[in-house]
Amino acid sequence: MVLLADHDPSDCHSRLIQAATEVFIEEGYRASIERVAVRANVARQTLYNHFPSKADLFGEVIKQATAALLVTLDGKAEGLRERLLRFGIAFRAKALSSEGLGFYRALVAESKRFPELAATFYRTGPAQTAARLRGVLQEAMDRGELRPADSEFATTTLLSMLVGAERSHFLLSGESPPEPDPARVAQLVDCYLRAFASEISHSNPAPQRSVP
Amino acid sequence: MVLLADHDPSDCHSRLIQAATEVFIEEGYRASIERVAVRANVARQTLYNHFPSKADLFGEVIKQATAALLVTLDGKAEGLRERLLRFGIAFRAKALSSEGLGFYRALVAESKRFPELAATFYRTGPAQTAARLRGVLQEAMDRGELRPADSEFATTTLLSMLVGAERSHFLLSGESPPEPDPARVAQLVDCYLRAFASEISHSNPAPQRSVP
DNA sequence: AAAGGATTAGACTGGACAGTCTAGTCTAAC
DNA sequence: GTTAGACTAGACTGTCCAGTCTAATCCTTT
Repeated sequence: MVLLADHDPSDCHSRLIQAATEVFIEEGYRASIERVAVRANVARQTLYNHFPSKADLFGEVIKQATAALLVTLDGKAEGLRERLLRFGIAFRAKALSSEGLGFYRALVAESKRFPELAATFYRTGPAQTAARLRGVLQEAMDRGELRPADSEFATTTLLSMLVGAERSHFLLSGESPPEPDPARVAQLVDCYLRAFASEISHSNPAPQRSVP
Repeated sequence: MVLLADHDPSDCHSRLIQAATEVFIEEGYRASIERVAVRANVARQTLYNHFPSKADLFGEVIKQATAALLVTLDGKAEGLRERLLRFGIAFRAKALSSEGLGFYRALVAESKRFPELAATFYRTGPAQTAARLRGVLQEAMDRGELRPADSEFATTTLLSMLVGAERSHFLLSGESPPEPDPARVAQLVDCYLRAFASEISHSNPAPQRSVP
């Protein structure tokens, strides 16, 4: 379980959130409260001692997982390509993992029923990640490593390329999620850099090696 | 309603599928059978005269909408860029419309409960579209208009760029879906062509390889 | 006009499930 | 040992809903 690691198994509250996270990822919000309680080795009443309702429990799960889904972008020392590679690998690992896909499925499924929850998740999760990436790309543009462009567009495009169609593929096709594939990330990042490379300066290399 | 147009409103069967499509798009499979019947101005029993169960009705809705979601790629006469533009505009229009998003939400939400249905949809819908696009891109590569590359990769990348992050944005953020934006498609397609342009291409020079 | 098929309203069944209640158990602190 | 607080098992309520059943009605065809 990637999404929650720091849980004291002797603590009911933690065990409940852990169990609920797993169950909601597997079955979505439709999963019964009973299943969560059983998974946590706890009586149903105990669950209600800790959370006023199923919706609150769901909210708590989303809230805690949101933080765990943020993808780091540090590594100022590295060059742009290396930074994007590390980011891309981490991003894909979370988004295309079995947990990431299940989480996404559950949240999308309930985004009509819990609109404010979904919006909050989006703002504090994906949108945060996008904002940080945008900063990195904007700096690279300022340095002349990337051609000047709308940084919102540049950010969205990279994020789209990294998971876009594949997320849908694994959500719908029934195939089990892919192994992490750093080579594919390299292909994508190089592709991206080729499209966004500065027209003048080629100080930022966009190796063609990884495009077969 | 984009997804179903050719329905005789005097025909119960058609009206039921139409109503079910709308209701499932709005509320997902959780929507009650009663709501579908009311929307179709039909008694609940009549619905069961036409469809043996709710699941069958859902399957029928998916089946019919799948065809409507296919995006055409004809226009052999045009140049590659124009063809991709027209494709991109049509593709985004369907994928990012309110109906397209609702449909996607409903299907993703139930892809665990109806795995074979989701897989069939995927194979005969998105995967079909991807296969056609792949053919177009492969031809362009053969003609030397695009650099030689894995055509699966080239296809996935374009499809990702066209909707990827934005689909998630509109599914989760609660914002209402965007107006069609041909300018954005043009931006994306040009971006894509820059990344996949033939290396000897004149109008879209790819960055040269330099010291890593 | 009669017949047959489709449609209708509404009652009904059975199952699932969120949430409550109760009576009892366990444990740790004093 | 007593007490307080957390936990447990399981019965119970109320709601929602898929799917069935029935008896009446409407429409079309002959």
